Amino acid sequence: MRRLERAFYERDTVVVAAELIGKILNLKQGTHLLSGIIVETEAYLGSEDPASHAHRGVTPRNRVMFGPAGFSYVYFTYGNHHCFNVVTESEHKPGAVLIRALEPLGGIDEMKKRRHVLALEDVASGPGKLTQAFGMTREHSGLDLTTSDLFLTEAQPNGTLRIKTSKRIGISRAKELPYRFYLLGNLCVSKT
DNA sequence: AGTTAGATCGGCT
DNA sequence: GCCGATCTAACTC
Repeated sequence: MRRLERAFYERDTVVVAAELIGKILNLKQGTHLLSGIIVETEAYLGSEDPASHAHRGVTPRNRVMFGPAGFSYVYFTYGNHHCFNVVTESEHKPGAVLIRALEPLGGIDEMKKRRHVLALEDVASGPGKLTQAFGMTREHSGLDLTTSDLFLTEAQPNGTLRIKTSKRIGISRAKELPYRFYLLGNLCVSKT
């Protein structure tokens, strides 16, 4: 399985969000490898997108969104949860794809333990759930996905993917934009 | 099955 | 001071 290279991320955010469906997210932790198939994403753009953290310019929190593509952006929200994003576009042009859900692949027992759940569809079927399953925090923000222990790889040849588009979930602004992508019928897609 | 509230804190208006 | 790219448990029907 080959790592996605920087050129993959250096493109239009909505295109990257759609193409990330079916790719594999990996985190190496010592001898363990946690991994999962990306089954749900959302695109967040720059100043033109009121729902994006980058909407009002650079801040200490969102600065990685304004940097080069192919880096991680992890932030803390609601006093409880972390969300994991992949930075897109070029330097000074902000953009990120929120990874909203995974179908667990490797290290499943480890992830179930962290999440205190038994069913596979409860492990990573939401943005806060998958960061908990992977043990991701702000420490994992700003990592280079092309060189670090946190990385994405090509999908396994699984045949044609049925990808569906919808409005983004859980936001109050720019609700109507069709920037959410998910695998049709997959059990690990987050519930609305 | 669907709705609501509470948790909990960092970021920015 | 307010609100958020969320999750879970509890409550109602």
